[in-house]
Amino acid sequence: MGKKYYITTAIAYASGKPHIGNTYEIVLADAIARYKRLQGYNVYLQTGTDEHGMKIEHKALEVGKKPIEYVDEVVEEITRIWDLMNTTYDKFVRTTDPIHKEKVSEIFNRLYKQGDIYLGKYEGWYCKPCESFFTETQLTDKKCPDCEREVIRTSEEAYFFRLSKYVDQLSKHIEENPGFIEPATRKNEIINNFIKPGLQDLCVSRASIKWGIPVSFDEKHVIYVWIDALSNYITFLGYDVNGNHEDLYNNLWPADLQIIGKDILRFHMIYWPIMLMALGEQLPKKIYAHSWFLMDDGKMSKSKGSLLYADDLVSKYGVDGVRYYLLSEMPYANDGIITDNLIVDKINADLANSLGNLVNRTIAMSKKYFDGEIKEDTYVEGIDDELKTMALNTAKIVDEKMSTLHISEALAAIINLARRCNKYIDETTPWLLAKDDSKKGRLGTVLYNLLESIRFIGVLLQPFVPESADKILEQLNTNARSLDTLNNFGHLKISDKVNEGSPLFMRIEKEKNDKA
RNA sequence: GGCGAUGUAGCUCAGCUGGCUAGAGCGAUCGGUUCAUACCCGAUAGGUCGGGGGUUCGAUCCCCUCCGUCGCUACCA
Repeated sequence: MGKKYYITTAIAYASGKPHIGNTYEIVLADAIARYKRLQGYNVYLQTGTDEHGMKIEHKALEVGKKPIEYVDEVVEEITRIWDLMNTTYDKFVRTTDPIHKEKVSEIFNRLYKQGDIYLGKYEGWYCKPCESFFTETQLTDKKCPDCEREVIRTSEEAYFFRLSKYVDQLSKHIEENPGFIEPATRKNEIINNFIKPGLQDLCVSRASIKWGIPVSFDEKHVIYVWIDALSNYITFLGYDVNGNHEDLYNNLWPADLQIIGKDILRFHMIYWPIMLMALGEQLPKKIYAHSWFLMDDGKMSKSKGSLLYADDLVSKYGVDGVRYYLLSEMPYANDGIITDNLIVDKINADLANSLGNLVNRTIAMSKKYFDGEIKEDTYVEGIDDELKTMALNTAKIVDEKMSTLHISEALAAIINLARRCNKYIDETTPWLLAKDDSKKGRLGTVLYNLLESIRFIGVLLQPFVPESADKILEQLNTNARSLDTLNNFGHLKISDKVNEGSPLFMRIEKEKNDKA
């Protein structure tokens, strides 16, 4: 059994259908998880939903449902999309799970007992019709941001978490572990805006909300999102406040990689580590805050009617087309852009033309010239070295890029190899070799080199476009699919036969009238 | 306002701690090829590396300043 690798996504807020930006996160996590598995790690990928809180309480009310009925439906939709995207999560968690609720309650109680949580007063602006508290900064024109009516200054009892007690410890940890937060730019934001000015204690309960986990010793209060949602990463592993953890926890914690969106960095860089410190547990090894996909005219938004959804895109471009676009077009530290036009261009150029056509033409030649039989590779010429070296090198580049989370660059390297193969075909002109019987040997070698290079591509592509990678490896009729087989060139067995070819990616016609 | 980014060929982006004639893919133009999904290969396109100033033998990459865009600025998740 390989070494463990525990990777998480943030849990999605179950207030509605996730758009493509939300979906990106699970796809990203899945690609990394699949790559790690391919490397031999024993991977555990956890994702799920955050299901409590005011917004959901209100949404449910609006449609005349109980909160739990409402989130059940949303969760069904979310898991449907996660599955549609072909993501291989090991565990889908829901914060409404009884086990989780019990653990969260225990965590809250422990923090209270040890004095890290205390009863205080929460001051804010209250909107009576909405039954909601707002902070100064949340108000719009000093009115309720939801209904725009007058708000009144008021205070209520609430429990607070002593962040201040741990801020130095947190600071030190961040300082001493430069890889703790990536990309580095996000780290600066948090340090300058929060840690340096000094942390206020965090309000961790609400008396105005009912839809949540009750504070067991004070039933007027409900545990607020921070402790509830963030603790999912450990509660579902069988974390126990008294130290009697389940094996899963002992084996998996601390997490190797926690993937989040850049919008929730604060919670994961301040509240979450401090919670763990207060509990005396280790911090995750790395937190990666990914960027967002924007439309070409700015942020995706419901009001602009510009939301893209995974299922719509998949029906137009296929699962692997969408996965490929998401993974190859998101820069490491900046926002990416997504539009129908760009997706079509990218899929046509890289997947259909460079890659798909390469596989197709190579299999076709193998069929045509040798009835699909893989011939020996002994008729070597100088030109072959360059291709082989590049294939071997590509595996190394991908490895390096994946280890630094530069996913798009890993994919670019793979497609580059496909381009090199196409060039190799032009350089070696197999169709001319085929006309000369004395050159059959050379022709066999050329095709061997091509098929084997394509195997490299197929193996490397598995984490990103799993279905298509399988098709490639299936057409090659090979079981040599692990990363280990990329340490040397020549794993395809001579005199095996390749399978029938079929196009991997169809070219996509552009819609003439793009919907806005 | 404070803080953090960003502005590189028509488009989407690479360019680590400063150094050969600034790169890739797509698109465009021209040429080649036919094994293949009207594909593939090659060549070309001459971008003041946002503007200005400075440091340096030398700056896209350092400093200053101006302009543009964006993010964060705590209890919405």
